[in-house]
Amino acid sequence: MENYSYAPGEIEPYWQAAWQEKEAFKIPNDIETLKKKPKYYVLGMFPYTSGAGLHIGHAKNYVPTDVLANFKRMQGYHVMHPMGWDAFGLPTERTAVRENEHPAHITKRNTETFQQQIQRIGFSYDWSRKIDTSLPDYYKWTQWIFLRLYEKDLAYLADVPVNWCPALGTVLSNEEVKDGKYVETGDPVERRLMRQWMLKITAYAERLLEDLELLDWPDGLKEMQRNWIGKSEGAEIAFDVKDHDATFDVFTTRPDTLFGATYCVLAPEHPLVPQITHPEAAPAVNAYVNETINKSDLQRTDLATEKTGVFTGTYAVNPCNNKPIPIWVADYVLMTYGTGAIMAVPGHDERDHDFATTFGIPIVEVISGGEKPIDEEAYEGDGVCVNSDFLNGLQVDDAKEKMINWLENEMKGKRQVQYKLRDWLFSRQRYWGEPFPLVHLDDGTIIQLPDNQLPIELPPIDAYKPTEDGKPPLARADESWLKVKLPDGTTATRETNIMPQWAGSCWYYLRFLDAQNREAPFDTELERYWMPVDLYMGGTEHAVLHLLYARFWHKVLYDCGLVSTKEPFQGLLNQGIILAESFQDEAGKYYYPHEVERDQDNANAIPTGKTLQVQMEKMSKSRFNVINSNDVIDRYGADALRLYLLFIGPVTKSAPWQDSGVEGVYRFLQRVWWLVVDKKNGELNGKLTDTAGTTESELWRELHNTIKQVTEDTESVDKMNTAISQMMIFVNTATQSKSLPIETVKIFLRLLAPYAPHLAQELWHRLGETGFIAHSTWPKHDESVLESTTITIIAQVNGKLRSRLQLPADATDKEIEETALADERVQRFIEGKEIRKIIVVPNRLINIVV
RNA sequence: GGUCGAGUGGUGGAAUCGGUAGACACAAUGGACUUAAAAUCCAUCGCCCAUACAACAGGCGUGAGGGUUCAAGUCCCUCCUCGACCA
Repeated sequence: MENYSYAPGEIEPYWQAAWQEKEAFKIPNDIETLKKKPKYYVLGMFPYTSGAGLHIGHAKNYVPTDVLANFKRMQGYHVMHPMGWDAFGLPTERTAVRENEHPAHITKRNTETFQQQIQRIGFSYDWSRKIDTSLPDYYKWTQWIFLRLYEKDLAYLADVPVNWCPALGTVLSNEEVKDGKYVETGDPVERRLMRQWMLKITAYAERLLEDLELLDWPDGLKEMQRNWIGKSEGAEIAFDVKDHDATFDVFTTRPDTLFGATYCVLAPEHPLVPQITHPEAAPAVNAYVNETINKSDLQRTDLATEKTGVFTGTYAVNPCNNKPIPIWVADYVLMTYGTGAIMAVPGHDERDHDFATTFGIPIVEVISGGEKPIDEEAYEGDGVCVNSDFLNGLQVDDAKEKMINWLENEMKGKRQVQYKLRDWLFSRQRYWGEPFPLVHLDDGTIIQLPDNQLPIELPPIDAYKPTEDGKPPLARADESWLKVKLPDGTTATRETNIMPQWAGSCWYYLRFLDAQNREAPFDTELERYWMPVDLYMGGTEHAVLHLLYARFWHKVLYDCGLVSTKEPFQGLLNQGIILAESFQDEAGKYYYPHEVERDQDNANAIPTGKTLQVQMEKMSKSRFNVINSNDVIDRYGADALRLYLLFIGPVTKSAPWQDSGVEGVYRFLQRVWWLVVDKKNGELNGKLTDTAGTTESELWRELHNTIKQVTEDTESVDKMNTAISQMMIFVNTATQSKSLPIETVKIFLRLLAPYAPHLAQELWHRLGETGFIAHSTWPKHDESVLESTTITIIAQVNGKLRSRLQLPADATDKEIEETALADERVQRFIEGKEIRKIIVVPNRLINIVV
């Protein structure tokens, strides 16, 4: 017997080919055409195209954005919904070294795999806008934008302590280093002073902070950005050094505690240290400085570690009372934060208290209110000033103001705002990234190359590692690349650092708007039409850095008059991550599921019988628990994969992958199929009728209820899981219905189309429609259909549910009351008792208090 | 250590302007269909009462304890656990 079941393996490739052939999702680039409709820009963070290919976690990001894109398109918007590849980066370079191939080949192979996998999921991307950040067509404009930053003095060279990884021969950013090791390979990392390109993101700190107000982002995420920027307000205070002609500034958020400052600390790198150290203390100080220089900031400032330091033998003068206080050198003060020097108030700062206790420095209470004696514990809270001369009796906030005013009058200090945000270390000693469009003259002058010489393409080199004398890989390039003849005849040498991986992703959302433009990074009119991005979706791992860097570049472009919005991403959501079971033995080694034997309570490794720990963890290649999207599609089809990734829970929540859950949505799709297709002959289901949808009034009402809920839930993005629940309820009702008006089914298919585009399209076609369902309009519900003539009122006695009452919808409070009191079940509980109060909630319930 | 978020059946999760807790699924169990299996369909599915069975009625129940309220998963306080970020 023929089998006419739902066969995603046949219909999905068919319609994907049809969409591609007819360019169903091509977005017009003509501004006049665009202006006829409103716009919606929905963007999923583009993937870094590693060799591992696409896994379910990526899909969890891209499915909701695609559903939203389909939904908005049906609602009559021009929808910008593009995809591309973040293709420069170290992992590709390492693969290239390992396989002895050019990184461009590895990149091409990886991006082709990604595209093939993504296309199988049936997303409605406009592929003509595809971006690859490692192609000269694209990075030409990354270089071009860098020159705009350079022209605005936002790029500069500096000798900075960097994380140098000897094994990789490169500098790493702070976030790539944890516990002195490179997070991806575990290679040790050391501190080293190097000449590096920096971007002056600190110049934008205040705007990056303030403009968060303009954004519809989750509060938690805004808070993370605020913390990262780390604004603090206080004072900069000048301390004279006793018996030296020297002064140093400290930054403090607590000028109110100046009278309690009993010592000062200079960071080991502070330039004043060698100058002011007393000759007798010099050997100890030198030894200490040399010892701390290799520690990371985290090691130095960790509260848990014991404080270390040495006395310089020299004193500073406390400006408010002219008392001499000792100057120490200690590594818990960082040169990179504030001025590299602090005034220490052990009475009211925990770290200073630890330090003072360790070294026997006096502790003075200047704010009262602490629970324990000041010798035992620092008091950092609010209170009243004591032992503080002209501040005595003032509250902390008033005392701060008064002290700052006093310092300013006495010319001993000033009001100051400080940010934790550091300038952005913007160069890497690698190969696979954007070359800088800059050249160096022999005398050290740096010259920017003119725009018309862009792109500066990557030269071929013999090995992707630094030169023997420690120069970046690009220094291996041939003289013909390395040396540049300037118009005036002089020869210059190219910059051999490259830009970090973040660079390309700082502006890709703009290139999508006009990806083929050869004259400019993008057309300004198109930019004005499309920007800002209405919804940007990606993982929390990018909550701080990528978003901060991209916002920074965007603001620079705004200042250059190149973009029209202050902020790039108006709306933003972080999708939850997909978890999966992973198996680990005591040594920490991971096992693939097929290497594991399981019963209810235990898991054992098949070859050795070792007991394994079973845990739910983020899906990742290194944990051996990745599920490949292609495998799921082979078994259940793309529509089931899409639906399951949404049905698993709210979009923003993390959830564990369960194969059986996919079966559930697959069964649902099968039931949808049987609504239209006859099981016996594959023709149209005999229950389908040409009658008006209203003939099946119960079904018609459920349909309108479904339209309403699916519309609301889809709009919210986060609640797409309950949109699917409601569609399941509708299909259950429709399956049981004796007849099925075609009108009703078609309306339902339009609701389903953004979620399961292939199935919806196939059934749409079978019902005689010739166009794409993706191009049809989104249904609207009729509120009057939902209005019911009877309602169910809950009857409670003392807040406990006792009965359900069927009443006309227009029943008055009095009628409800009478019905409830007459109800047999209610009576059982009020019999013989005094009724003290009756509460009626319209359309919902009645509560009788006895 | 700090800040923020979250704890609901065997599982994923529904329900928060305070008003029917457990929608929709998964798993499980029983049944129908089948030579058999798969698929499909039907039924049951928080705990107690309930160790003859079933139904009805009833009691309890949203991490723990307390509070506000006619009414608390939802609001307030204390605590516990987990997660994210920061240090």
